[in-house]
Amino acid sequence: MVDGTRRPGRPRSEAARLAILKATHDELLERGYGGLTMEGIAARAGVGKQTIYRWWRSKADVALDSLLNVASEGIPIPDEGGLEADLSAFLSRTFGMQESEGPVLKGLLAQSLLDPEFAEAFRDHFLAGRRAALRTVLNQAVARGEIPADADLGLLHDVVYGVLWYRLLFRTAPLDDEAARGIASLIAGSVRNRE
Amino acid sequence: MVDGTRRPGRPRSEAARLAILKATHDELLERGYGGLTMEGIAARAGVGKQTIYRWWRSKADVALDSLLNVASEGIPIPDEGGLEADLSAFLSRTFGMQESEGPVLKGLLAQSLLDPEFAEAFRDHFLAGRRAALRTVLNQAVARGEIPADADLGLLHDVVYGVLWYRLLFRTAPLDDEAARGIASLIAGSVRNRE
Amino acid sequence: MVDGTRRPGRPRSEAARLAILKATHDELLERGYGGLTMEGIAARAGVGKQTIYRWWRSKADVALDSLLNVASEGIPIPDEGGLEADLSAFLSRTFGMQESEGPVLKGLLAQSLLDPEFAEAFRDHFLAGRRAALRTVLNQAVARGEIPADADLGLLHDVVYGVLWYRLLFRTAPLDDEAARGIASLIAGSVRNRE
Amino acid sequence: MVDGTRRPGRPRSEAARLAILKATHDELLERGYGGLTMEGIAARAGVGKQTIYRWWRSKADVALDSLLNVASEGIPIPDEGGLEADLSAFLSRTFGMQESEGPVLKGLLAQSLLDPEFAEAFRDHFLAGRRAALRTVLNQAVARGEIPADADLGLLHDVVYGVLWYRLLFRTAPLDDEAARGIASLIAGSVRNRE
DNA sequence: TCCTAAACGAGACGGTACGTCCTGTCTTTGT
DNA sequence: ACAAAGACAGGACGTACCGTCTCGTTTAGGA
Repeated sequence: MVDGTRRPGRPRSEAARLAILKATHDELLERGYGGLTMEGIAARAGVGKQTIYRWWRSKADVALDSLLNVASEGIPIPDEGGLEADLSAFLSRTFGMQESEGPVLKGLLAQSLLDPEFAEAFRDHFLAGRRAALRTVLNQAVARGEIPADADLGLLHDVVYGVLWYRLLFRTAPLDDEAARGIASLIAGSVRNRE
Repeated sequence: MVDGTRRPGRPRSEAARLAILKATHDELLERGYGGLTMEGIAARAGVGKQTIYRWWRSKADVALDSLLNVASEGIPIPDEGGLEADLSAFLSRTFGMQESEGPVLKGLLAQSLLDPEFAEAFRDHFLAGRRAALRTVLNQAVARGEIPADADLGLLHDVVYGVLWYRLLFRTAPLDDEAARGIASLIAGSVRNRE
Repeated sequence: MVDGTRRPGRPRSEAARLAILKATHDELLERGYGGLTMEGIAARAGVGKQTIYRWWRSKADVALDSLLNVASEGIPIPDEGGLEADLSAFLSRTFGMQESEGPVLKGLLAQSLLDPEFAEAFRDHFLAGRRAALRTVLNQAVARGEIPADADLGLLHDVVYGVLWYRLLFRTAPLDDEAARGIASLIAGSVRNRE
Repeated sequence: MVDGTRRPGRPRSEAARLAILKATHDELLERGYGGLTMEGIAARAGVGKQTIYRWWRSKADVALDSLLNVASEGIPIPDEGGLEADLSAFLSRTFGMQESEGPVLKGLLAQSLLDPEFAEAFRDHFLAGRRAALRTVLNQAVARGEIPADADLGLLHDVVYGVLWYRLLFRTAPLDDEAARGIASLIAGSVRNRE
């Protein structure tokens, strides 16, 4: 056995862990992030508050964990043969997911804005995965020569996700398939012939 | 007589209003948005809590008002003769302002995410002004023929402000003059190569 | 005109005074003394709070005044020819009045216990009248020779009103005609059989 | 095992309970009942307000409890061989105690008058004990044949305590040894030869 | 088979801030 | 000048949660 450091005492209860994540998820749906409380989670999960604090540092950590537990199916990478089509497909799918997770995402972002420690966790555990997926799509286009090698890929990332978050936060326009095509077209146009 | 609708009773105290906005501003600088409390504001302003609740619905409303009171100098509109130069100058200045107001903006956004009623106020009183300024810049470009009349101006807005907010929130890249030039160039490139 | 000291300015509004006393009375009946507030009186009387403070020093003063305004019909003195019969009749009537005014009396007493200034007013304007009436009854008995001239009349007063208030406050026994007869008998017996 | 009904969870803190009662007592002495506040008690006891509300329903309940905690030494029953002497000794001692507790008693009575629920508690926990003591004294006299078996003992109770409270509340005469002798004499006289 | 030790549920603890209520004072306009 | 209206500073209220603590109970090794 690789890990001989098994500690004595009663082991962590997997049932409690799942009950907490489930309760958190349900509370989020019912009351929204603003109405999420440790006491509410504990009561709904039939768990002592201490048990939550033992394994998570804060309300936001529990919420993030409960989100990752649901949304961890992985982000599919399209390969339609061209940057614009790839982007359009990628965004279309991403928008669909964001739709359902939107309210919780907004709550987590809110916490992230008020709590730098959580912000780090949010960036590392959630955003990083999204950015990696988009990076794959863009790298395909670089490999095909559609994007110049010296282009500022970071900016392209920020434009794509910037629009996504901006519209998610402020609802200036819907996040639908037409939006996906529009953004894809804009990005593709901007890299087509530079200088 | 212009206004005959003067109500009876003691009129609202302008001194109290200003003291509250000032105290809120100072508290925001000292403790950040997360550390802002009604009791703190009232104590620092030398005011009863009731007086705050009489005129503002929530902590966030006071904070927003205190921000608008400071940042209402107006957003200058550049006219450098070309879209890319205009955008670059506009963003450069906007970034500078955002720099100082960033922390408060993040707090207000956080509140906005948790409280739909406040979200509306935030959008209408703060964002609207920013969008109007950018609209002027883009309209100049449309008038010059740099942007096709049928372009999706809404998307351009969202791209510009999307990148701004995304970087403000997640700090994936700095908001400096180089960033301003990069975004300007991307936008200009994207409208140049449509067919 | 007898009084030339008429002060300048708008004279005191009798209508306001009556409206305040009436409103106070009604509030007392509806909410009890504990639920009486200056704001409530002012609102119901259609009067500014200041107008109340201008003429009465406190909530309790208004309440006392409103009570005196109602209960000032005067206390009738019986003369049945003998101490026991006189006392019995006197107490019987007094109990009847106390019955209806009981709740308000209890409120005023409560205030009296918490506020020494009001206690004085309560004693001088309310209790004094009651004691004077009883004094007359007892003096009749002294004149008739039923009570020795050297008896402690103060103690007799305190016994009679002591039982009355004690039962009013703590409801250990009803204040009815039988009680009136019992007290009268006890007092008469006690002065009959000295040494 | 006598008591298996131990509830789960952290047990009530005896230290907190005592600190609260002590703080309440001290606040009562310093500020009087009118100046008693939950916040003051909590602060002085170094306790959260919730902890007070968890175990007492109101300010008055705490005050009553704090009083009982102090005055629970028990009321001594005299046996001097005769009713008048017994009563005189009993009242003399009772007056002495009432002297020191007077202000607090008045406050509790005031609360009792405004709040029927508290009135019940006050009657059951405080007055009942006093009445039981007096009952013992009177029963001794009944046993000795000094009081006729068919006498209205309830009335005698109310006369004794009625005078006590009346003088406590309205200060018409002092509560001293002479008063004790006077009341004892009056009671004894009233039961001496009835027919 | 016990013993040790940690995790568990429950819920009380000291605190902080909340938003409401009422007080007594003040500052207006209207009569 | 007084009345009404109502804003003002102040302060206590009772509630909601926070994160910590202290119980008795449960569940696993290791002795």
